Amino acid sequence: MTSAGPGRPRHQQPSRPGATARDEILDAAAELFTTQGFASTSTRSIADAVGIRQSSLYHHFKTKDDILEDLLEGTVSGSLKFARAVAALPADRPDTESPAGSRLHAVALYDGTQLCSARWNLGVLYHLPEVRTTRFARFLSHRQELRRLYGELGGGLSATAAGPDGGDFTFRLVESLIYLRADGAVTAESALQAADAGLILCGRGDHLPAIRAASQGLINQLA
Amino acid sequence: MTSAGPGRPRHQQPSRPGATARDEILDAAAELFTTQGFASTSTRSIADAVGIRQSSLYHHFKTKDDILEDLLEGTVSGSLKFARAVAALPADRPDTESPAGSRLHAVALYDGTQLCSARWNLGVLYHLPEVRTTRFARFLSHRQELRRLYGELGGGLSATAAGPDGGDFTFRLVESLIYLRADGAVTAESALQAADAGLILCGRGDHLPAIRAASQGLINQLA
DNA sequence: ATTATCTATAGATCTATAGATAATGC
DNA sequence: ATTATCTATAGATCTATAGATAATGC
Repeated sequence: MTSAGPGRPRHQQPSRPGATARDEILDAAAELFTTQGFASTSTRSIADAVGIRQSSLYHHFKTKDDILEDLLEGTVSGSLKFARAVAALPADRPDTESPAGSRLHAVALYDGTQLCSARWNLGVLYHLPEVRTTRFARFLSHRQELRRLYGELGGGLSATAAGPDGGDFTFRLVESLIYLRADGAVTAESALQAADAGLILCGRGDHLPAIRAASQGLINQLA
Repeated sequence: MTSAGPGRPRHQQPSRPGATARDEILDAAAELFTTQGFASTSTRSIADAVGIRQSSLYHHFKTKDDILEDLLEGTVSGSLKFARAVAALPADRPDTESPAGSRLHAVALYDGTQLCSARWNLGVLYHLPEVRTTRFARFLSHRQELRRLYGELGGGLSATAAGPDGGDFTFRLVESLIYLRADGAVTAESALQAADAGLILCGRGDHLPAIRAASQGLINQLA
């Protein structure tokens, strides 16, 4: 699986998925960060898990923070790309039947499914105090943009404008899948249930079947 | 404020709230854990923030983990006590008008208000991988019991039993206040909005004004 | 020449314990 | 005698860098 490449051979053979040594490091770090914590995971333990020497990590990453940044970015980039594509769709043509809320539902379902099914539950690291620093500004701003898109897609859905922000509630419900997963309570329906709940809070509960169908259509078309 | 007690005088004067040195240590640790992270906060920096020597911490706490456990327990004990009291109330007498869902709303509002207004946002530490260990089993089981009580109070509220578990969604929405707060987005209405949203997901949105009133009554009576 | 590994290590921590010291209360 | 602090330190880390070594590709 691993392309050997030049350089001295390793002490041990790789046992990680990933085409490159860099990918193996990311996978090992993801496992350790999510199970032991970021600050509690030493660069030595990452290297041990990969089967290389501790100092060899620094050929692939400048610092330990850089490893975390790569992992965090990977958890948001796919959903952000999808949400941008959905938000950029032209207004529905009159002949297409896309009930209001389908776009928000599609983003929530796509994002939630990714949070539930990614190889490691890296979302548990989102709110680490260490991550809330300028060092991770890029990741934070991408996640912020995703949240803003939820709000935009949920905007003006409910007839009763006085209520809470349905788009943001949907974002929060989808994010809570991270912690459902950490508790081992995610099922095959969890992401769909979170997306549905978000739409109910947007006042669109009466149209859920049609919204679900259109949402799945958007995912099939754009993902 | 601080009772001096016996022992050699401190190098510096205390500047922390708290009647005892132990309380000052807890307050300083809470600030540092929530702003720098648990593993990233050294016992030395806690001691510095209190104005004592690093080793003096160990007179009050056996280990650094013990400090965290005390703090975590403090974030859940109040809400758990309130939820137990609400759940233990006798069934409504016929002459009292307590709309279904009022008890769940009261627990959500009480718990959410505490999460939003506690001096430090310690909830961000709930899902640390380090906390998900037997070392913190006591805290985890208390939080689990609180979650179970949400589920119990939300049970059978919705007429359409096929939907998702409204009680657990309410728990998740209230928990999401932690992250709203971490993003600096909590307002005076946030906790009430989360409780309301939970009740909407329980299918009780049509009765919110009456539920809100009864919920506040329960809080006034039991808190 | 470039790439990827290695050995070795600098320099800075970190947690927790041992035992001295000073103040109070009995 | 008890309590709360202190000084000093053991012993175990930890991150990152310097520079050697081996393999490949030009």
